[in-house]
Amino acid sequence: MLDVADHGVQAFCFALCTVTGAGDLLMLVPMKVDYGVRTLVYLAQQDGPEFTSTSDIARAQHIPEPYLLRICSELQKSGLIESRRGPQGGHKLAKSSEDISVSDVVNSVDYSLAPVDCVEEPDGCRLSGACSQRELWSDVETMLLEHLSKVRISELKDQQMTMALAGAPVKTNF
Amino acid sequence: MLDVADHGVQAFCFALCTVTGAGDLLMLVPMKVDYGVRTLVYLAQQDGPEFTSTSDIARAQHIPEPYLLRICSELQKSGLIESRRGPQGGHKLAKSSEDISVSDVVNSVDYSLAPVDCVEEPDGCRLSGACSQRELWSDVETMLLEHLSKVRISELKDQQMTMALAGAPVKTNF
DNA sequence: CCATTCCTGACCCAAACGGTCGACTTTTAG
DNA sequence: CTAAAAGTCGACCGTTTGGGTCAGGAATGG
Repeated sequence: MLDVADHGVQAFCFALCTVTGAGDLLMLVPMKVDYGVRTLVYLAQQDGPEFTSTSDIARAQHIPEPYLLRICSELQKSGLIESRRGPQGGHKLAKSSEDISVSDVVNSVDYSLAPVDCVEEPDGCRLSGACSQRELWSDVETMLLEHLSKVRISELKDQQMTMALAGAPVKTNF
Repeated sequence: MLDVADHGVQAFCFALCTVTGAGDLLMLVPMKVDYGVRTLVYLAQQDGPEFTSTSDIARAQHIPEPYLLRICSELQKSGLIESRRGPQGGHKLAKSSEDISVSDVVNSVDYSLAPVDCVEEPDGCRLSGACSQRELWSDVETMLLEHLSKVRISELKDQQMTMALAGAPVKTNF
């Protein structure tokens, strides 16, 4: 009952961090980050020195392949994975899964978007005294980054493997 | 030099939490939240029992008035402010500024958006084993909410007033 | 030289956010 | 009682952008 038919559904499944009963949205994690992390975790599970093709990853993780292609490209550009073209080509981790944190993925995949930012550019928000908030939000953000930089891909991998053992069997036949 | 001419510029001034040099976006605070917080802080500064009109707030905080109108409505519905119509009408805090936290504003103003959420609805993301991330993100979120619920409007008010004293004088003439 | 597989840039679409408008109610001053 | 001030509410609009696609190009292995 866990097999996926269409990818359309997936599009609705943002890794949306909602909580507090009422269903209030607080922070949403872009799909890119979600896909990126999943890709890395999957690669971490493939322990051999072989390359894993995009289509392989896409199939296993139910990520739209052309999209994954581009994400992999970004992961590679920031040195998280290593890629090779041609037959038997694909991707593999560029370093140990213990040396990759979730914040690395965020930084790699969710690249700059803000031409204007009130945090770094104080003149950006030219409000009389509303700057007390700038400190607030910048605090929040550092806290977040700090936390994410402590979560390693290897951790997620381990967690996932134990979950896979205990939880819903996926395509095991024994 | 701190006076504002057009509100158009304001639209670009998301309270965008960017950091880490490279300018990576991690979490963006919607304008609504920003406006909401600023409104409450402003109301907190008006200590009298009088009501403050929307146009007053809008002018002081450089918030587009019709938009503020709607935000105030939301703040009122969630019991953060009290509103009265008619001449001499307006808004005022419904409770002490010490009893209002930033997370209250987030909850009030940034209302439900997610018909589907991977955090509460485990079946939402029907991936084989990717659920290890659900825990990660849900952790992050609780941490965030916890932090925000500790920041009180009164705090921001105090901070802002001291900033106003020390920093750029706004329309003081002495 | 050919098949495979990644890379890259251009492109598309729907949703959501920021913002606006106008009709309607309530309230209070006079 | 009446008019004006002010909030309420629903519908609407335009731009941005995030998720996703496509096609052509460049490596690489056989």
